[in-house]
Amino acid sequence: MGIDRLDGRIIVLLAREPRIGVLEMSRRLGVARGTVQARLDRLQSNGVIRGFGPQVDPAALGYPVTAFATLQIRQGQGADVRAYLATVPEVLELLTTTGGGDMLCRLVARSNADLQRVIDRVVGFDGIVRASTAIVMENPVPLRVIPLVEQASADSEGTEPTRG
Amino acid sequence: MGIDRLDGRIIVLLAREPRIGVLEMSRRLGVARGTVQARLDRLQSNGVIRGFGPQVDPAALGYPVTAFATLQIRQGQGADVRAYLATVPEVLELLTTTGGGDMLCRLVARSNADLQRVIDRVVGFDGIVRASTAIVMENPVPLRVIPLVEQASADSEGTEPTRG
DNA sequence: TATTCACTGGGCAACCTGTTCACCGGTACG
DNA sequence: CGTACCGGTGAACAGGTTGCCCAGTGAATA
Repeated sequence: MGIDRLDGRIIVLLAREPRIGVLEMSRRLGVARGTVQARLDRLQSNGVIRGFGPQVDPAALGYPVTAFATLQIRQGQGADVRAYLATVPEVLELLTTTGGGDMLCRLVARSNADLQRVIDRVVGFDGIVRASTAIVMENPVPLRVIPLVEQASADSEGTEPTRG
Repeated sequence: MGIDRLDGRIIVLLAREPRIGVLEMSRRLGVARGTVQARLDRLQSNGVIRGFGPQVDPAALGYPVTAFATLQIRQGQGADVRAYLATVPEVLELLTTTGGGDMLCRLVARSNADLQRVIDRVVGFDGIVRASTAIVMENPVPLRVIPLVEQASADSEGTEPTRG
């Protein structure tokens, strides 16, 4: 597991210019097209690259308000809560965290007022004991992976076990 | 602002089969190729679709541990903290939230032990007064937007101002 | 009524993709 | 030491797709 420098360069290049083709990549990276193709296939079957789905901005969709809700779950109701929250479109992400049946829930809403509706819908569910919400104001570092990719690919030098 | 049913179907189709081309999309959706092309251009310049970058899985990169750190910032040090955290590769996301100089910080690490190193590196910065960390165990709902897209495109019916 | 706009259907050249092939060099192993 | 394996290279091929242009239609607008 891990990626080498070429893998890293492929990912970074792809992140910078997503519409680029395999052929153009091979030109920029100075390797054969087949190599890039093989690397890409490997990265995808490895699960390193999950896919190339469109990155949609909820704000542009009319949901400019983001919030995080910390949920306290009633004993044994975890599965029910998960299943319920998965049906709420405004729930963009749900994570279970350490600390006694807690969940962290990423929400969006059309406005601060609308957030109330969303929260009611979320915490109105039976298995949820208590909820505390924090509204997101700024997003100084939007979700990113590139720096991590660069570090991971740099780290792997010399560590890479001959890729066999 | 907002998207109609066709926009929604384009995004969903694109999310389901990212490698699909404009021509094949037009066939599936039963519209002319030019229409799909125009819609896509519009969605991108609107900012609804930010891009098509590769979705990289930190776990497959060797960073299977995710955590959220809530940071309390010393008055007036916000900008410094932001700038510093932006330089740490393991910081995948940084958000400022309501509640007196608080930030929420998404971290990854190579292991639970390695998480200690990352946290030290994060909270070691001068402007950070206090930090509390929650380790992510499960991810029942991975970051998603599709349900929201479907709702937004359904909502817009009748509301859509003739797209002019 | 004239204009504007989105969509349609067609056509064109240029390009890229997917795939296959032979060949090369390094590594692992018998 | 020789062989097999693997990843990379460079080339070739047909087929499909892209980007772009155009004229025409219908509906909503001024």
